[in-house]
Amino acid sequence: MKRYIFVRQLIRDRGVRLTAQRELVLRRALAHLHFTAEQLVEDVRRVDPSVARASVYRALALLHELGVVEKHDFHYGAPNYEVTEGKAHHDHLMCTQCGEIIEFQEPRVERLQAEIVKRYGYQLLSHTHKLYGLCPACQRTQKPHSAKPPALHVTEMVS
Amino acid sequence: MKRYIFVRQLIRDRGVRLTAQRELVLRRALAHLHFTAEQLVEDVRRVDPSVARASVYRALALLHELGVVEKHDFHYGAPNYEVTEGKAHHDHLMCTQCGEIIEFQEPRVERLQAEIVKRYGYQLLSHTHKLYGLCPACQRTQKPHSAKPPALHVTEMVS
DNA sequence: GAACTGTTTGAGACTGAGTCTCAATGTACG
DNA sequence: CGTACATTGAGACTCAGTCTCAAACAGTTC
Repeated sequence: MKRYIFVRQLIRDRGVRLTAQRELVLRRALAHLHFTAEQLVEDVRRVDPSVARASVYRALALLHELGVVEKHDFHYGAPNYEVTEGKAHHDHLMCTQCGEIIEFQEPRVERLQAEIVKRYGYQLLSHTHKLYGLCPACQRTQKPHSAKPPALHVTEMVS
Repeated sequence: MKRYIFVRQLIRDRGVRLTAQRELVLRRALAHLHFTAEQLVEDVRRVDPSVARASVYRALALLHELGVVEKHDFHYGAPNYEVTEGKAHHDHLMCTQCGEIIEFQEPRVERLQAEIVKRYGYQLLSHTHKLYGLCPACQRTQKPHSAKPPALHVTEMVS
């Protein structure tokens, strides 16, 4: 895949070694696109149990620095990592009951962000924008207070 | 203070007991407005060392349920709690270098959020919207890669 | 290909933030 | 007062992530 080759190059350009462990972590991350750090650890170790937890975390941090993955904290269970390299920028809408996540794009919000930041003289580096609510299905089957972390499952961007 | 009396009433209306511990946690939280959970633990225990860590966390969770405090994770150090009861809704702009936080309001973003949510048939419950960047001062004294969590200090909403 | 040098690794101890357990204590109310 | 339930303190525990450090690895120079 193109993306794999591209990221390998990014790693080399970074001036760090492209080791077998880093490659494996990269391959497993790209295979999932959405995962928690511990899921990735498990997945990598399923392929090669000799890879240490710390190495997966280190490689993940590297991918994060390179802008290949982003970290999302939805406040429901462990933070979620997402491979964003090569994807258009998007934000998230999450159902607090069933955990469904919808990725959406909204250029008008981005424009307002630029304006806000300018108002305070800031230079914008990044942002997070998350909407929480009830999906149509959960609105119908609504329980007054379920409150327990739902399993996350992501619906890829529709627009 | 009005706010204190109001929240006490909220707690009672909740059907739970208004114990000395809960009152103390409430008073210390209202005294700070912005704090991490561990700061609050320390502060409460400075007043009364017999209060357990767990009790502070339990009271904080209660205040959160009541909508009195909100939890913010800025990805720089520990999550930050904010007393939002009685305050107009606002979002945050943070300097990733010095940790300054500016609270801003932007009704036009809220309108767009309503629109987005409608598009997917969701019922909006809450949102987080955080902008990260460099404040004017840090743009001038910019280091290529400081990367270490700055101390947080909040500038109250200007608008 | 040996020696040197800096990088990366695995293993596991450690940390920080928060949660859980459970016996003891407190409190509302019949 | 007595019962029943809510709340608490103390500390063990969990979970996600970080740190340490000796060993292994990879370039580079000879």
